[in-house]
Amino acid sequence: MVGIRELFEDQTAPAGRIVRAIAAIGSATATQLVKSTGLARSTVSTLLTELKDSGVVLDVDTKSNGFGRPSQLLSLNPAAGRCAGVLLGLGEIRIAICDLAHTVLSDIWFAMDTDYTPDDAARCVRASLEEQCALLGVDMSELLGVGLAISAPVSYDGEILNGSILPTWCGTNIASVFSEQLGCPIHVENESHCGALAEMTWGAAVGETNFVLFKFDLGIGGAIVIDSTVQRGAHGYAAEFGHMSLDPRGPLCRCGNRGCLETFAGGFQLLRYAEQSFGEPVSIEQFVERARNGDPGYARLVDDAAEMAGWGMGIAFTILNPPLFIIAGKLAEVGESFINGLERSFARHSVAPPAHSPEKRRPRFVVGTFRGNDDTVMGAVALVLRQHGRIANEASPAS
Amino acid sequence: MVGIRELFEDQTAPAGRIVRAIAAIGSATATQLVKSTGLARSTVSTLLTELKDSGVVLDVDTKSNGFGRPSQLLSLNPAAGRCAGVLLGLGEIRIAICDLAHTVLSDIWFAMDTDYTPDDAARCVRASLEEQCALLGVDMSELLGVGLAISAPVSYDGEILNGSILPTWCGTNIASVFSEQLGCPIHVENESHCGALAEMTWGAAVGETNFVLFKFDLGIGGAIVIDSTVQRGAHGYAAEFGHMSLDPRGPLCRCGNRGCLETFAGGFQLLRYAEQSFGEPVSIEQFVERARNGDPGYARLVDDAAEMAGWGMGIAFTILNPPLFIIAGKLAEVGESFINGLERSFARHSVAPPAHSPEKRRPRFVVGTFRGNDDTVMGAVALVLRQHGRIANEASPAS
DNA sequence: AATGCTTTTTTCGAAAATGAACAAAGTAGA
DNA sequence: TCTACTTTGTTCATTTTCGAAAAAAGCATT
Repeated sequence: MVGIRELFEDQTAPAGRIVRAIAAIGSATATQLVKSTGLARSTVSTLLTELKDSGVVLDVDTKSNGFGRPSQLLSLNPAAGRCAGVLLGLGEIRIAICDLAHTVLSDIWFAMDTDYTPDDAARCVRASLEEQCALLGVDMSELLGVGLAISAPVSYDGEILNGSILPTWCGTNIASVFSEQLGCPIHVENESHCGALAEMTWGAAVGETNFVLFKFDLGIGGAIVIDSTVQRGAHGYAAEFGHMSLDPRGPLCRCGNRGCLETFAGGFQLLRYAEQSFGEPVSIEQFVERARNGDPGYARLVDDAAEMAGWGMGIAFTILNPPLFIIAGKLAEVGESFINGLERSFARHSVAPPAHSPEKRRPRFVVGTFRGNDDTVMGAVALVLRQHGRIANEASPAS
Repeated sequence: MVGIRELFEDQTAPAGRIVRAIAAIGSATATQLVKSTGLARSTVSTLLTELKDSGVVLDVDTKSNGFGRPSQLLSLNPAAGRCAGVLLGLGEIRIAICDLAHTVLSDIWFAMDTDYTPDDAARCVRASLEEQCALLGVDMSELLGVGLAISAPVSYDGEILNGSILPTWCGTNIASVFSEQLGCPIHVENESHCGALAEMTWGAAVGETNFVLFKFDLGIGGAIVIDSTVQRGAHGYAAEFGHMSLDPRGPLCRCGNRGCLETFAGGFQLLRYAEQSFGEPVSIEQFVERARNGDPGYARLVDDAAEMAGWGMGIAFTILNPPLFIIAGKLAEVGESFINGLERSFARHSVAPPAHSPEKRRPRFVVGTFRGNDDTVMGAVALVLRQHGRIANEASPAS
C-alpha cells in the first residue's frame, strides 16, 4: 500500500498514471481512464479497486450515457492531499489552495512592495500558506506541491531568464529559493503557460489536446500545447509571441529588438498611446471598458492592435498549424470588435485553405474563460495537478 | 515466431518497438535500445535473443567504449526486408530502395512529362519498382512499405492540399492511388518533412531529438522536430516557413498572400530577380555557383535573401525556441556568406539572451549534409523506416 | 414484467515484463 | 600475471499486465 504522494509523482507505474490522469481532469470514469492511460480495462479495474480500498480514489457519482450500464464517476479523495498555486505578480502575490477534486479551498491576495525580493516572496508565501493550512485544519507538510507562476520565461532548472517585469530577479533560481522555505516539491512556469494549463483544466480548452493560446494583456505571451503538453522549448522560451519581430523598423521593444508584436498590441503600449493621445492616464480596465463601449479613439486603438495581433497569429498558424486558437487576457474582454478584427486580419496573413476546403481545415477561435489573473493562479495549481514543470523535491521538510 | 512485417508495424509490442528503434538508426547496441525504448534490460535481452533466433536481428560488430565489457552492435537483417522511397518531383521521379541496415540498394531517376497525372506516376513507379526488385532478386511483395515525398502539404489521410507545384494534383488522394497500384503500405509526407527525416537518419541531425529545419531551395519549406517526431500540425501544414507573411505590402505570393518569406528568399524569385536585372536566365545551380564566387550582383541577392531568412528564423525561434537549426536546400550551398548573413540577421530579430547567458542558451546553426534532392528521396525511405506518415495498408496485393 | 440491447465492471488463467543476482568480457594499474 | 573496477549480457522467480468471458446495470420496446 503506497501513499498518495508516491502515487502522484510516479511517472511510470500504472497506478500513478491513473492517479495523475484523474488529478488532471478532476473526475473521470473508468472508461475515460482506459483511453487516456492506454492501459487495459482489466488493469484499470484492478488498480482502481486497490486505490479505492486505500482511500485514494472515491466514487462520487454515477453517470448515465443514455444506453448501457451507467458508469461510475471517480475522483481523488479530497482529503488525501492538497495543491497550492502562487502567482508572483507586480507588487502583489496571490495564492490558491485546491484539493485533488479541483475544489478551491482558499484564495487569497496580498500587496507587496513593488521591489520585493525572491526571499521576501518565499517568506511571505510560507507564512501565508501556514496560516491558510491552519484554517483548513491541515498540516503544510501535507501539500503535494506548490506551483509558481512568474511573469518571465523560466528555465528548466527554475532560473528566471529575462527579468523584464521583475528586472532584479533575472538570474535567480526561484525554485531553489522556494524549495528551501517550503520544503515541498516546487513547480515553476511562466505566466502564460500557466494560463494554458488553467484553460485545459477548467476553462475553454477542456478536452482539447492541441491548441495555441495567445494572451493579450499588459504584455503579450502565449502557449503551445501539443498532445496535452505545454511546450517549453529548449530553454523555456517557447511561445513568446509578444516578441515576434513584425517590423524591423518599428518601435523599440523592452526586449531589445524593434517592432515586436508587443510594441503594437501590448497593453502597456496601448495605455501609453492612449495617454499620449487623450492626455489622460487610464488603467487597462478603463481602457477595455471604453473600447467595448465604442469610444472612438479607444476603439481604433483596439482595431489597430487586432490588425497586428491577427498578423502574428497568422504567422503562428503558418508555423504550427494548430486546430484551435484560444484568445485570453484582458484585451479579449473588449469582445467582438477585437476578436472579429483579429480573425479578419488572420485570414489575410495565413496560408489560405483552397476554395473547396472543408470547414475543419480552418482553425477555430475561442475566447478564454478566465478573467483577471484567475488563469494564472489556477494555472499554478494545475502545474501541480498535472505535474508539469516540476523542479525541486529533495529539500528538507520545513521544520 | 512472427515475421518482420508484423514486428515492423506493431506500435505497442516490445519486440516491435525494438525492431523499429533499430530500423530508425540503422544499427544499435542493446544499451542504446534500453534507453530509447524504455524497456528493462532483461526484456531487451530476452527479446533480442528471440529476434536473433528468428533471423530478424544480426550481430554485426563489437564496439569497445574504453571501459567495461564491449557491446554488441546489432542491425536488422538486410535480407529480411526492404523499403522504397519515391520522390514525385517537377517533371521527374526518383526512386531509392534500401535494406533494413540502411544500405542503399538501388537509386534511379527518370524524366516525366511536366503535366504527368497521379495515375501515370503510380504506374511508372510500379513498373520501375518491379524492374528494380527483379534486378535485386527480390519479390516486390517483400517491400515493407513505400514512402512518397511530395512538393506540397499533405493531409493525414494522404490528400494533397495545396497543389502549388503540381496544381492539377490538388485534392487527389495520392495515398490511395498508389496503394491500389502497389499493394503495400504507403507513407506520404511533404518534401521538407522528408528532408528532416533524412537528416535525422543519415545526416546532420543524427542523434538530435529536437530541431527546426529550414530548407531554402526553389521554394522554402521546413520541418519542426520535437522528441524525434516530425510535427505535422492539425492538417499537415505545419512548418510552412516559406509562407510566413513578413510584409503585408510586399510582393504577391503564389499562396495568395503578400510578402511571404518565399517572395524574398525563395529560389524561383531569386532567379527571376537575377534574370530581370542581368538579362540572362540562369539555373539555380548557376546562381549558387556565381554567388559563391562572389559575383557582385548575385552575392547581393543572396545577402538580401539571408537578411529576410534570418528574420524568419528569428520569428520561428521566438515561437519554438529550438536548440538547433538545420539549414538545408541549394541556397545553403552558397556557403559562409549566406549562413553568416543569416545568423547576423537572426541575432537582430530574435529575443536576445541576456548578456551573462551561457552559450547553450543560443541555438546552434548547422548546414544540412544532403545535396541536390538526395534528402528528399532518402527521407521518403526514412518515412518507412520510421513508420512516419503511414496511411494505407489494406489494399489488395498487386496481382 | 419480460426480453433484447448496450455499455460498464469484474474475474481469472495465461502471457509478458521486471528486478536482482550472477556471469562475462574488457581496461588499468599494482 | 593478478586484482580491482567497469560495463554488458543472461537467467529465473516474482510481479505485473493483459485478453476473453462472464456478470452487472441500466434503457427501450413489446
